[in-house]
Amino acid sequence: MQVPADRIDKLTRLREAGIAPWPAGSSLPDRERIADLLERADPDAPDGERATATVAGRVASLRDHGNSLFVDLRDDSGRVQVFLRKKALGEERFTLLKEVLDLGDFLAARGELARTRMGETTVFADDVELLSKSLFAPPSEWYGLADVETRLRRRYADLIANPESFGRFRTRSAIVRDTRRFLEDRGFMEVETPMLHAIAGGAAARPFMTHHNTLHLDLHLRIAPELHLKRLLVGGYERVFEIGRNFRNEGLSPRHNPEFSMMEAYWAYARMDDWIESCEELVASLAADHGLHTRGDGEEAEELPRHQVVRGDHVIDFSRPFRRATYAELVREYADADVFDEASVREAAKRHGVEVAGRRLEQVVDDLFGHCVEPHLVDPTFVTHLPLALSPLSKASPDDPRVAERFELIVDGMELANAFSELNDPEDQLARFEAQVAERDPELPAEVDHDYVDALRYGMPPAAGIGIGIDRLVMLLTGAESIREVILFPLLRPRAAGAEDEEAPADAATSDEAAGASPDVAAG
RNA sequence: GGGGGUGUAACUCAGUUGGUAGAGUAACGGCCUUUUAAGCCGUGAGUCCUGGGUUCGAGUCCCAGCGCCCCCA
Repeated sequence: MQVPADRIDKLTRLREAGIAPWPAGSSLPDRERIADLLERADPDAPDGERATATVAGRVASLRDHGNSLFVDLRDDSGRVQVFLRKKALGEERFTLLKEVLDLGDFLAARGELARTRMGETTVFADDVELLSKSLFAPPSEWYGLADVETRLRRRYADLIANPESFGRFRTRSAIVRDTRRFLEDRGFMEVETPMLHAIAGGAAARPFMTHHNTLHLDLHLRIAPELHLKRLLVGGYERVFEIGRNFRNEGLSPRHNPEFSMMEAYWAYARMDDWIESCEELVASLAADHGLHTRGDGEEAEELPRHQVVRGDHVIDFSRPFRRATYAELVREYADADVFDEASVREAAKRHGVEVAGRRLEQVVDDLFGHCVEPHLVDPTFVTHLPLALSPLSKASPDDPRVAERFELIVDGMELANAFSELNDPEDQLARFEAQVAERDPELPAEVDHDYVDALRYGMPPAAGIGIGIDRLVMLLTGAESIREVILFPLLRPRAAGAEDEEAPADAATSDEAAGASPDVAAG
């Protein structure tokens, strides 16, 4: 994008007047956050007792009245009106300011906090200072920035223009903070395990590849931290967790970004049921504290109780206890199939249009679950007794060897959490790894993680672990329909940046090739 | 990978059957010292995503490509 000529002119005018467009800082003392000022100072105090304050922020609105000027300044705490008058600032300064000031500039202003005739709380400035000149106009405050592509490619513009976006990422931060606090309060220790893995295990997904030069070593970006966190249980820590990024080399969708954030926690001497309790407590409290409880907007806005969260046109009820149902029950209810009967599963798959050819039975079952069951689970539901074949790291249920002591928490059709009693039998684990490798499925590890098996051979206490998808949690609680609304900089095909420079030669090469290949294009 | 949608001024969007490219906001000039989507008068602003084609004439129709969105696999 080109800098408009009028802004270049303004830079020149500023420099001629000896004013730096981007000074190192402000010379006005005691800058206060706008919200703090509005809380501290009384604009209705009698003359002589009113507070004097310095505020600074981005110019969000300009209303020119000739010999005076109203400016709305916005900082990250709020917004306040500043009144600039020729008489208070002096003719020369006032005139220059009016000439060069644009929406989007950063300004500091110092003056008395009082009320205008119209009742607006206002800083009556007797000193102002340009803190940073903007060269591009900000997106329209009134219309916001609606173009999805621009919003994602230029998130900064989205954050300037769209208060919902600005607020949503603050909510995300608060959710992560409170999740961390919840675990710390219960004696969990936060750790950091490697992102670069020689063997990408702990989940079923295609990994990203990378390479370490000096070791001549091919590495994968981790698809899950699970196997390292359990090594720490072997090492003797009893409660560990990690909040961080996982990478899966798969498609993009409103629910999938190639890099996404997970919280994983491992708890020695606990079982799946302990995580049901804790997970429910955590999710319900996050929903109450950070969920979107307002339905509709403007005059028709309706405030819902704190256990109800609005998402799109429906409401999710997070009141405890959450629904509990077994996997087999749900497949029976919604897909009319018997999970443990191959003929029944294949028939149901056909009936519901689920692909069967070339897929393992448990994959077909899982697809059936995803297609027929998940979309119906709107209020939080703990799905228990998942097939053991889908749970290669999980202990079998003592009551039924076909199913795992495992649950998934489904909310609004999305898998939000996954937890199980951890398999700590090294020989069983080795056999399951070997079976995975034998499948030669590109989504499964190509190699057995023998070091992990060895770790189990040292002895891992009985334990239960959980993973919670942070992005999806934020989506659910903030009403976001797409994962891109909760990831600051989601992956997009690169464009613009650099394209302007590289476009020309690239185009020339392509057209040369085309011309060389078929000189008589017009005839065809 | 397949299907559908979409791309017009800095922003939000119109654009009829194919006939000189439009509005509001923002910008620029003017008036106004209590406005708040300030107001009034005036001005400038475009690679209509890109490249072909049809046509006397294409933002509009056709073909190909690109980005983005959605659905499916």
